[in-house]
Amino acid sequence: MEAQKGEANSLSPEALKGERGADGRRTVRPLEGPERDHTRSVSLLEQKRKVVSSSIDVPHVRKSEEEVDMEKVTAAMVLTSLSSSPLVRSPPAKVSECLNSSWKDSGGGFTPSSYSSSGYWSWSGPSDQSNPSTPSPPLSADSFKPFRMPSINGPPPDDAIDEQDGSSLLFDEPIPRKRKNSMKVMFKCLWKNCGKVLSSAAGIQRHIRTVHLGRNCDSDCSDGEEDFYFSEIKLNTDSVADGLSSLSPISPSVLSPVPPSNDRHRRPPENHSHAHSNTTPLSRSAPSALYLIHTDHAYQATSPVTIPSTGSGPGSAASTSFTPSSSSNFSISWQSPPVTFTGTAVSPTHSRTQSFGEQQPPTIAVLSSPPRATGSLSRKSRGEGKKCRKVYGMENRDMWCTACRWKKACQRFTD
DNA sequence: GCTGCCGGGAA
DNA sequence: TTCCCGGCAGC
Repeated sequence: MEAQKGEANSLSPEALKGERGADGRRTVRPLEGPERDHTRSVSLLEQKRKVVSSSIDVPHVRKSEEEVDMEKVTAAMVLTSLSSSPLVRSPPAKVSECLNSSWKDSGGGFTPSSYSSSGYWSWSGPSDQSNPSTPSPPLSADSFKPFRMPSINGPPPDDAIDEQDGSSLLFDEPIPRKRKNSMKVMFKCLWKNCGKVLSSAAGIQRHIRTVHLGRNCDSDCSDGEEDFYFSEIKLNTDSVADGLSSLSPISPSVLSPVPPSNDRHRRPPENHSHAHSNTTPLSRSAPSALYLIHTDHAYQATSPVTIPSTGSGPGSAASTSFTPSSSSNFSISWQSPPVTFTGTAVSPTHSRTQSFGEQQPPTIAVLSSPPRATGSLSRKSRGEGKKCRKVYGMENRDMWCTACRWKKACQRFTD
């Protein structure tokens, strides 16, 4: 059987054409071996033949032994052509070619019009492909089904299995159907203090447009700006509850600390690298005020979290790094144009879709602004007045205040 | 280079 | 807690 298969598989269109007679009809190669056992196929063909006998020159009025044999041969002929033609017609490697050309190219040797419509299209049953003259691309996947050799000897292949295997085998691309049902895509508003999560992009866009951008018009008047204010979240619904609950405390203020209404060019995605989807136990439990992180600094945090808990000056920088929650397995895709980073990203933060389930917590670099002091988040500006050191000099160090002696901020001559 | 002082280690 | 110092950053 394998040999037969191989032979059938190895048939090239040219080879098949070569089998055709001068009248364009295929000549018959006598059946041998297992093909003769295709009783089911033969009976089907015999039924079919009554309908389409005009296309096959087989005398079957009288039922002499010779004619019965002839019928068998004829049936086998058709069967042979059936068995081989689709393999030639659509070897896996040529699927796209077939899709692009065969369906359209009715002049080819294997278009339904030039081929007996008896066997090929009815092989898998009347409900399968009944109209060969109007093939459609999706047909290709199904049309391959009848020609899978196991279906000849054995029972008809299970459709589900067949279709899945066949399509995935023949079309080397993901099949939407095969997507895990547990994956759910949500859309999360990144607007400050919002964090609304909607299940549809249109919904989140509308939400952003109306609530945050203050536009009441329809989506057709949108310039697409709202796209930058939400993120796509792929949730594993196995842990949706967990994922959402862990997401909700993540204030979007992290992502969009400044309402962008006055600055159309300021966009949350600018903060991708450090913000999206990276959470930390602290960030979950910390008050939302802590999320008001100024992003005009370039503090590359290497420790888990160093968010100052007390207010620092307006110009002070906050530093943070986030460790993602590992309890839920989800990924976030940013609806944003690429952002150029000017530093070293410690983690793969700019892939459009970042998923992290088991992976180690990445440390995130915030590098979207000119570098400033590291670790000087609350460092005082240098005192302008004279200090003990200046006043007393190094030789009178014992006269210094304790702080000065300890190289701390002078307590005697405070500014 | 000097100075202020933060962060952190040692006692 | 006290003391000390490395090291950073402003000047």
